[in-house]
Amino acid sequence: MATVENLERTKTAKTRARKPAIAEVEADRIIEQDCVAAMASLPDACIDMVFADPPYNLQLGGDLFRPEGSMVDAVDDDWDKFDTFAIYDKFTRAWLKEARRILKPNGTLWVIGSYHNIFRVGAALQDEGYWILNDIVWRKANPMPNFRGTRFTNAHETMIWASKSEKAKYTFNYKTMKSLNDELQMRSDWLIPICAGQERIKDGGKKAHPTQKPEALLYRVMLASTKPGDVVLDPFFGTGTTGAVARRLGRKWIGVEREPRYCDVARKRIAEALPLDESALQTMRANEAQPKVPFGALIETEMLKPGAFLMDTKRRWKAEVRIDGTLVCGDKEGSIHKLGALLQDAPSCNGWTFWHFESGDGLQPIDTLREQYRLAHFP
Amino acid sequence: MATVENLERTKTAKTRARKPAIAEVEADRIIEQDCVAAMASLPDACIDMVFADPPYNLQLGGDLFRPEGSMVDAVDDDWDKFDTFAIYDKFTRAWLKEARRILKPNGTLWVIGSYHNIFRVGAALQDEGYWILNDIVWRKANPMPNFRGTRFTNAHETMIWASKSEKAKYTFNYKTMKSLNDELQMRSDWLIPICAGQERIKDGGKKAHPTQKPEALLYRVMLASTKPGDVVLDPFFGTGTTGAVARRLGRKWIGVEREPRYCDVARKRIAEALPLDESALQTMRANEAQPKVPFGALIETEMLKPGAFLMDTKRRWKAEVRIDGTLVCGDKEGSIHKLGALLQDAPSCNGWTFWHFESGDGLQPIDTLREQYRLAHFP
DNA sequence: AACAACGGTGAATCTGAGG
DNA sequence: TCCTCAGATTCACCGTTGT
Repeated sequence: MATVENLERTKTAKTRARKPAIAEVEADRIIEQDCVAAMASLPDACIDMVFADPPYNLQLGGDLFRPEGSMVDAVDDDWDKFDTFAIYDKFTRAWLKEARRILKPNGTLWVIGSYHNIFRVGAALQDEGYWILNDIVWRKANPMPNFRGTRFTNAHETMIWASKSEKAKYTFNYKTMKSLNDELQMRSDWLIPICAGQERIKDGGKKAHPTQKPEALLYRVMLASTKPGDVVLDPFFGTGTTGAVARRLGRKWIGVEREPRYCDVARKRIAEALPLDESALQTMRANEAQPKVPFGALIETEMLKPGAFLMDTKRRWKAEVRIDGTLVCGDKEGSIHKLGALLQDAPSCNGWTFWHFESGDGLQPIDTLREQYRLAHFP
Repeated sequence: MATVENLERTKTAKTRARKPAIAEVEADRIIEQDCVAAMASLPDACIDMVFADPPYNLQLGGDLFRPEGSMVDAVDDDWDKFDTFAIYDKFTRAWLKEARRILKPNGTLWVIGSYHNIFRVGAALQDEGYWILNDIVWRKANPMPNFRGTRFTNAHETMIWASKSEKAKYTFNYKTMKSLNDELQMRSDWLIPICAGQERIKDGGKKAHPTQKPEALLYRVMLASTKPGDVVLDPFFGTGTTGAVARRLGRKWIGVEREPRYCDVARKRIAEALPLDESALQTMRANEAQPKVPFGALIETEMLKPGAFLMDTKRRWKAEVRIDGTLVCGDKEGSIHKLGALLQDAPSCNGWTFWHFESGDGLQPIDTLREQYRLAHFP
């Protein structure tokens, strides 16, 4: 079926075969302008990688207070407000289209978002002709809890990594990623702390930008998908995390940012960005701590069945396992640790070694099940 | 006797009588039909939760995506990915629309997918009026490696959890989830092993279904978002994981599946899944609503005497108890909650945990008195 | 100097019953 | 529909202050 799009693609490919339409562009600068207009001012095919952190279109209700009474400092900036999904979609398609035009044929795009916007962005970029390579989950080591106990703690954000088209020969530094991950393939879920402490840029004592991303995240993104000397463009530059990391890693950068006060902060920050030292790279190794196995996981996987009975070594107490991972013994109930402490009238108790299950060889501590779980699932 | 429970039941019944929008439906059965047609045969508002694992492999059988009988030719060279997306979207909107119709007003929907389809599904469900509650990342403990080393190891899938509308009062068993996760809030990233070994259903030595989901995943989904006796519908039933887990957890189920050979496997499997005992199905008492005790009841029963003094933990404030159950501190007065908020200059305050009384063992929160009152009066 | 205790905070679509 | 009020609700990390 020879659609207009097909014809266009064929023609573009042929043109490129004759002369690679890759343009040079002035880099290491901030364009203080609206993101679509700024990208429109750049030539075709001049960018190696785009990293975009667009507005999430959060739709927050009233104020939210923590249990102890303090108020949560929410994102209420005007730049995050859109009246309808249709308007947000239009905005999204506009910047994705421009970004695709200025990307080199083998360039790639990264977008980060939350459930509020990422599905719309993902669908839009597929529609625009991008080819998704991976979706990456940024697991936050220290997310904000859900204070009202109404949902699951929102503990991650999603990034989409896409090439300009299906057949593109994009850059992926496989070995670099593998060595960064203790010689195991880098997975699609990354555990990285949120941006806080010294790294968080302050302006008059308050955070300079409500959604500053951690540099570790950009390090991994750039190390994975660009080469030294590549030009990285960030159409929602904010306080310039992308620029700072690009400079450290020897990549060129272009930032697009509308707000003058963010631009000022970014310029100062990037000027201060020191060349990369090895120790910084070491600390961002992807080594994760020994994975924690909650007692509930043994029940979900049926290593222990709800209704089973657990005992202490001397069979003094006998407790029944319930579906939610709590134990019940007479009129007392609680987690494996809590109930163990309660029954012994002790201040605390390690339930993993206190509770045992009946096996062919007599009583065995449930810790052996945790060990089995780890062996089976974390080779 | 008009207990709190009785009153509650009466009121619910009244509400239902006025708004009879909730229908009964025959459950614990497989409907051997196309998913949209099967759902169309069910009445409005009869389902408490939908779990859907829709197909996304666009290369296998283009005839999978025939929303309303519109014929689609098999995949061939003329196939264009824009057409493919359009057809997939149409299919997605069709089943999402039917699912929303048969969901009860406070029902919820779960969809699982990968980057191939989840963005389209997410955008479509937002467009259909669903309200996203969380996106949940299923982190695979043992994913398949990326053999060619061209991308990140695809180590997760994404689930979207959505209510029927923004204002819906959906079910979320917060305490159960917290228990299951060693007394920490359950996060949006779940580490669960893929379905393998004994659990993986074989048919003639080969796996019976290409995308069989682990029971542990469904276990957590159902435990989090349904109550015992709820009706769960799975429009892409496959080998019936949803049915097996529903039966085990005391939920009713309806499976929709077109392929007779999957239906046979599912029926056999579900028949073998034994329902858990009532005692094992219990969760922590904290999950249940406790009978309300007005502060004045403690004074009436002389558990606290008028004229007694209450303090916060740090003894910063000292308030006197009056006969009507109000407190007074200097020129400020009010209920235990109101005065606590007033003194702290906070928007709200839980007086039961804020105020303490002097006892032999130091300060104790008045909540312990409420606990005693409940034990004495609500056996 | 070392460690404990305490306070602040992060992209959040964050209550429910009753009048 | 809006208002009021009872009362349920938080994890990890960082920096500062106190012992």
